[in-house]
Amino acid sequence: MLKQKSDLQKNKSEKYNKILDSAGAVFAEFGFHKATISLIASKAGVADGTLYLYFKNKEDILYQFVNFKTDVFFNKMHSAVKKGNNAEEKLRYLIRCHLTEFQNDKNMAIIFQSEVRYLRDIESQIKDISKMYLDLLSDIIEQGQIEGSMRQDLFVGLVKRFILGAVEGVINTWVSADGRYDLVSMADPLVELYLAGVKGK
Amino acid sequence: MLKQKSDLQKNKSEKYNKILDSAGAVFAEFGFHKATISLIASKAGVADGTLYLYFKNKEDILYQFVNFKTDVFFNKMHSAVKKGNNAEEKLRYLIRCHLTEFQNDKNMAIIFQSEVRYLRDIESQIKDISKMYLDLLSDIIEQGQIEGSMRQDLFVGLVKRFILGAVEGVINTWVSADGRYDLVSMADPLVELYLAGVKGK
DNA sequence: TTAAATAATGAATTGATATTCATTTATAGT
DNA sequence: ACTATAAATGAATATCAATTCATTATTTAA
Repeated sequence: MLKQKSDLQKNKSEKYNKILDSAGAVFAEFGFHKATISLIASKAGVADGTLYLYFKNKEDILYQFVNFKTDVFFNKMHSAVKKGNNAEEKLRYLIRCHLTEFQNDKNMAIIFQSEVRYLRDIESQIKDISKMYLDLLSDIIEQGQIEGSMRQDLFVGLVKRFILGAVEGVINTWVSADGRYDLVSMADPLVELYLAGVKGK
Repeated sequence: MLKQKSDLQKNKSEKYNKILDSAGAVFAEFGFHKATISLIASKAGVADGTLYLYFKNKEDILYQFVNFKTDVFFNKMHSAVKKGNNAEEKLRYLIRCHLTEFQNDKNMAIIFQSEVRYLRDIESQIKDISKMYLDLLSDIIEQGQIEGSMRQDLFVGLVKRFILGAVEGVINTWVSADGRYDLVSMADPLVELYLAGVKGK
């Protein structure tokens, strides 16, 4: 009786991961609503009913998927930021890491981009990607202001949304183009734009 | 026989507009899938079946809604851009107009932001908001480069996504905050960021 | 080797709601 | 006023897929 619980709660079962994985692929391809349990199950090589041994329901699958990915993603982001010695470097590592992770996991990229509405509705307890990201950015900008490498007159609340919005815009375009070009190579030019703007002279 | 067709195709019927309107409200509040025909109908003060006299099906309602809004939106955007005498002014008018229109029509803002996935799936013939917007931006940036008010070394393809992404980011935040603050006042600071960036000194 | 215990199956059930259509109501023309 | 035409109704139907659960297979431990 203990055994069963621990197996499931550890979320380590091979089957659990296989299901999450095919769910990621199916959600990314069809979107949450047009994704069917049957398709997810068959891609994972199990019976429909089996999903209900590992997940409460269809929404729970999406929830667990996002939760898991978010965790991994944020650990990487935090490590990346730590590598920078000043605000500018931190920003650079952050953006590079973001683009690298999304490029390496297109399903995640699509789901994070497209199912936001649902994520919000499903469970407000879900780790809020934007919130955490924006907090990271706030810290970087504030540090930049202290260092003097970033303007004092910046409204941090706006700047951080500006930065996140722009990366997401670039990612959206990449997803729309079916990931056919190198996303990571956009990182440095993007940071350059944040820093110097588009103005001539 | 002619009469009927022309009435429907003109899309001018008062009922047609009433339905579109309540559909906008319901889609915005619940999202496409959780929105029900019955609710849309009752908000419009008509019977369920009546919707099918004006629209092919539920998806068609969303499609028509977006199509209509996009048309109006783009006419306004084009006019706004025309008011500027140089690239910088044009950019400023564009962003102001964008934020103003979205602030004045929150349902549209929510639907454009949240149902993108669906719009894509429904009908690829749908007027592509992003495409048109990005084209407008390309023109402005290229003009700015000719004028010398914008850097020559900019990669236009990136810059335009950067700009659109950032506005959308700001709008998303505003929508998440339930439209409780003044969105339009973000326009000038935002343009200032595009132009000058965040770098200090 | 055998009997619990656990895991997996997938056909049948359920629930939800989009769509239809026979009927009713309103409108316009004579 | 009367008829024909168009518009609107909403209960009944159709559809679709999530979820359940009685049954079967697999694993464990004595």
